[in-house]
Amino acid sequence: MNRDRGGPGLHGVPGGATQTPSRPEQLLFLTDEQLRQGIELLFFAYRDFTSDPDAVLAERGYGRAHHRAIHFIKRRPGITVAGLLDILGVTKQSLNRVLRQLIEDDLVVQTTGQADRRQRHLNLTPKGEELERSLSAPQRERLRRAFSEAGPDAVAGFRKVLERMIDEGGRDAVLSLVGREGR
Amino acid sequence: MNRDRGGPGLHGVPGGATQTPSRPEQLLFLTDEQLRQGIELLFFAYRDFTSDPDAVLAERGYGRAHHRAIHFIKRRPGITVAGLLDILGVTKQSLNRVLRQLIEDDLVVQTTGQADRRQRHLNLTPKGEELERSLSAPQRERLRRAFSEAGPDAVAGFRKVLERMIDEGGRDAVLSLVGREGR
DNA sequence: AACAATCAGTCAATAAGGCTGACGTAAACT
DNA sequence: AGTTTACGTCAGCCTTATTGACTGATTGTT
Repeated sequence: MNRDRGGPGLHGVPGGATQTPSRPEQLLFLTDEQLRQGIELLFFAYRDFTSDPDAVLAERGYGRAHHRAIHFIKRRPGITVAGLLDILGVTKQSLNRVLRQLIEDDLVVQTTGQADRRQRHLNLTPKGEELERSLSAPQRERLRRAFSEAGPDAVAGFRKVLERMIDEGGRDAVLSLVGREGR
Repeated sequence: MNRDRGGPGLHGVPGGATQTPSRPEQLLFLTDEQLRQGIELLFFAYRDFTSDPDAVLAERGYGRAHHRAIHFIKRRPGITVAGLLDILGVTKQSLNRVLRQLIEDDLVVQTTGQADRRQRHLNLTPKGEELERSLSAPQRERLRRAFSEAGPDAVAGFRKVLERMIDEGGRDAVLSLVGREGR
């Protein structure tokens, strides 16, 4: 099983609108050591974070690729194949293999687009919804716990930093995809 | 001995010393939607975050496995092979191939342990140090920027949440590895 | 001294999940 | 009519990870 992820993907247009900084860009003293700690904290937190659904996935013989596809189909019901490709940042061939399995296993359905009949709109079946929940449940639980323990101010800071870690080019596109109600 | 996939790694003793919560465990109202946003934010931020060194790595024909090894050898100079195995959570066989290359390319040196001569202590050569810097530089720069823009309170919250996302079992061990000076 | 356990390194086989290139088909745009 | 777009698929390759089995050196234990 492959544990790598990531990749370029989602490179949008640079048109960057800065998000009204709450304080006047106060320059921080940040030592390399502090930054290295941040890097490692991210590494470990993310590693444990992704280990949750991996267990569920393994039982079914799926991998992370399936998880990502299911996640974003859940999030954007009716998304087209090309749209999913953009978000995931993988090749058509890679996605296709995964998609084929999910459709075969009755977790995802395709419907031909009405406006543009070349497109295939993707949706989860009830069975797919169920798997999605069982994948995200442990992650949500982990976050819920961490957020609760850390408190609302910490959560706000957490989001703020993560948002600013995203490539400036695609940031607005990503953030509008993710949704910003929590802010 | 082989370890299983997605391994939690770094399992320490549960002896959990709670980190003096700054407020009395105030229960937060967290909707599934908010939590899903957190999940996605993590996904995108981490994806972009890891894309930085990937570019450098690709030029040299290395992968993420090399990066992780180099990172932790830099962080824990003189670490043994078994120690590195524990941190990375991969199998000996996987690490060995990577290590062999790094040694061959004169980025890492092995020295036989003095106390226990079965052990091999790993260190970066000057050349290895150089690669490590060029790998971590863009990540540090990204974090520096994000931290500066978000402000010190947000950074504190960021760390706080990440720490609490780490598996409780190994948390103390991980945090003492990472270091906590920044708090 | 003999034996067992540990640390490191290796070989062979297998698998997941990425990649590129090439091609085909249907539908839409010009 | 011709070009472009959206999707699907075949074939082949690579990297990283897996398990199992084994060797060699060293250390610890009886």
